[in-house]
Amino acid sequence: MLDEEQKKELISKYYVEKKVSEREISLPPLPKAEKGKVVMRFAPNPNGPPTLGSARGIVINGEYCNTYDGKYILRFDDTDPKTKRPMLEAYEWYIEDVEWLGYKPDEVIYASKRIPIYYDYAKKLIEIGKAYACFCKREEFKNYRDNGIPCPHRDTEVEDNLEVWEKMLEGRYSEGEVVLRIKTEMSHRDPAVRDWVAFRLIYTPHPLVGDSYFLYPTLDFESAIEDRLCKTTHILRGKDLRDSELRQRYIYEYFNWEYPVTIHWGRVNIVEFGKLSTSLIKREIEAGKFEGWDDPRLPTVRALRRRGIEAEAIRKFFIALGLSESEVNVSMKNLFAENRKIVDAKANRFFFVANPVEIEIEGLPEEKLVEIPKNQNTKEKRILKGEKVVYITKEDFEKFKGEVVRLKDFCNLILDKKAKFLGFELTGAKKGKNIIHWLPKSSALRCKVIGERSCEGLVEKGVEEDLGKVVQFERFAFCKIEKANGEIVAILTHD
RNA sequence: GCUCCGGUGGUGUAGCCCGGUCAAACAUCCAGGCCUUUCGAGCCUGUGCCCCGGGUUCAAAUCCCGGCCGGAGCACCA
Repeated sequence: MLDEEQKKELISKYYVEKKVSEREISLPPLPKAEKGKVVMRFAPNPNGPPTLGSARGIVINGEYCNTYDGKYILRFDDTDPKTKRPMLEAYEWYIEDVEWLGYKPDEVIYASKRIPIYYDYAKKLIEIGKAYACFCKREEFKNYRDNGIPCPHRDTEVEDNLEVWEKMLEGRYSEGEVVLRIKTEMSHRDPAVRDWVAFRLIYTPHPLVGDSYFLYPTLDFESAIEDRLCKTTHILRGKDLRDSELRQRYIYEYFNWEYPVTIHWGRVNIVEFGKLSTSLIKREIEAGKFEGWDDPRLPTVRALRRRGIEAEAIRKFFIALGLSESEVNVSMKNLFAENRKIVDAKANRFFFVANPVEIEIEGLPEEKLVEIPKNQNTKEKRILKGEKVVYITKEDFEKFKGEVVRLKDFCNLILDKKAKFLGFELTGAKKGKNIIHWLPKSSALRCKVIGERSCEGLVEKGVEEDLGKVVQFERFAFCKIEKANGEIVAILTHD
């Protein structure tokens, strides 16, 4: 008897604990992480501005750094001036967006400015016989690799390799003629890791360091060395770099270094954008399909900011996604839902009438000033003049023509171009969803909404005071007021 | 083809390591209801899930084997 009761007691206790822990959505503990000793990095190639995809890396690494009082490094892996050419402006954009998202990098590193450091390590590897110069053509090498056969250059003497290396540094070879490879095992079960390329010649000037260098490390090499130099303790990145770890571990083994803890998350596919890569966006901007990198229809961080998405929403969105290794299809609706929670509480309400239709209220006994709630936090009100000639949306006009509708907070009428006034009282008009928004003719500003759902119409006077803020256009959507000199320009944030 | 990873309601996540109050939780979406703080908002209600087949076990979402499906890597890209 007593046992049973004790059991029940324990169970109820257990339940409570479970619910509490589930209520707060947070990241799982980081393996082997010690408070104050964590060093993490976010390492993009700035070949465009940060996108929603980059934001995941920024947020996850940043969040862990915050919880463990860690060091947060922003490192530009910009070692290919040709194929993945960095964009000069994008360096600044990354710093800006990382900060906007709420993280302050403790250090910013530019790989392209530290190339000689990588040369030193390359030389050491050659000296211990773990790297060699390879003159194979790509196809030739691929053939050797796929069949697990060492290429003819693999067993070149150290001295000869060093000599070639010196000549590479002097630029005595042409692009594609020779590369430096890291020795792994030609019989490695995964062909992807077999004797990978660590350095190659690229004579295209670099956007940041010009023609200071022409012998560039590959990402795998640069990143391996940098993570060691920065004392990185945890590497958190996308699954696409999974093999990178396998390759880099060889270097760590040769130098007898300890490899950081790594976690790889799965690919994120935003259903609304599909396969919108940075390079594709670039092409479409050039083709005039988008205005620029901050076009509100784009999934770049700057575009989201411009359209009124808050950093907090982006943070919560990615924290909720977590570290799952499965590839996911998420909708922007999830991000919008987070944003809505934040913005809904503070956004001022206004009437925006899209595609206005002018109607005249026949039999209106008097003009009337009506008070309408403006803000749920401050309990502020706005005042509209209920007058004879008003605007309503074309959509409502067509839907309710001939029927009884109520102009919100104003009056009831039978809707038509010449509408028949019925009364001011709310009662008697409340049949289903026939309460619509409206605007007095005497005080309506022209307003253009741009973004996903662009349209033109009229808006209440008073919105101009909310320049730069997100407001809610009632029965329409949340919008950010971008311009307010003359015609109002609002960007659609989300529903 | 080779290598690796994954598969929990429509979508995403938690649970899986250490089998048992898990006829499975949270969020979003969808449907319906309420509301002149409107709505595509908010509040309330509802539909809906452990990929399949075997095995181990008193007991499997959880462990094992096989299959199926999805993804990533296999670049002198990052």
